[in-house]
Amino acid sequence: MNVDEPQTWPASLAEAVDLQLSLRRLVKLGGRIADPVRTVLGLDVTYDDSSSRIAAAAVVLKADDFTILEEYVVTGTVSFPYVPGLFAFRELPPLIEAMRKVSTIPDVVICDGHGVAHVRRFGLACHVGLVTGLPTIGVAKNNFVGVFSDPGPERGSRTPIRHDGEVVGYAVRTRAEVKPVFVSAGHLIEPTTAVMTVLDLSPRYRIPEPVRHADQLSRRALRS
DNA sequence: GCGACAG
DNA sequence: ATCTTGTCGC
Repeated sequence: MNVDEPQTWPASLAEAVDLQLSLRRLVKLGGRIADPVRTVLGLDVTYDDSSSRIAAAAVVLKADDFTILEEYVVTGTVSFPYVPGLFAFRELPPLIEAMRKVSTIPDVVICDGHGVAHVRRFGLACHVGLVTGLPTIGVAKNNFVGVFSDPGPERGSRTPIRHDGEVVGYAVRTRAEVKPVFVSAGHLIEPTTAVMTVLDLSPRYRIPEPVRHADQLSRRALRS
């Protein structure tokens, strides 16, 4: 895959915030993604804070049967502190390296974290969308900004996440009776399409298959 | 001011 | 994120 090198890399937290405020103007919500979706790229990162080690995984799946087409993992060293709202700067360097190994141009990219459901409307999934030019979706295990009511217990149930008077994402029940995931658009996709896509990619477990595989791969890589 | 805070 | 296997229950 072609992945743009982030032109400017922040040297301070304040610069990182400024960069987000600048880049967020380039985010496009909406548009049509491939229908049907044929290939999906899942991304995840695992850390070991004690050793400052980090592993980023990129896994390409066939969307109809979840067959693994490609999988790569890159290990490195943490280069940015964990600051809520800025963790794209922590995860992006190894993720870009991993994505560059991918041959397939996926129809959509699923990121482990938020998209526009973010303090500055520019979460990891938005940033990944800009550097790849591909449709991206953020899927987080915990809510970050805004408020929501608990969706119904059945799989497929969803409720809006409201922040500053707008809907920034959805709490989505991907598995009956299990805590919802928090879905928001990253780039080049419509919020409701993002929700549908995540449900399609989560037939059995809470976490969508692409991210689940990337999580396992990065975890294995760091434990060896 | 206080608490909360994606991974 | 991480410390952590098997086990109980729908």
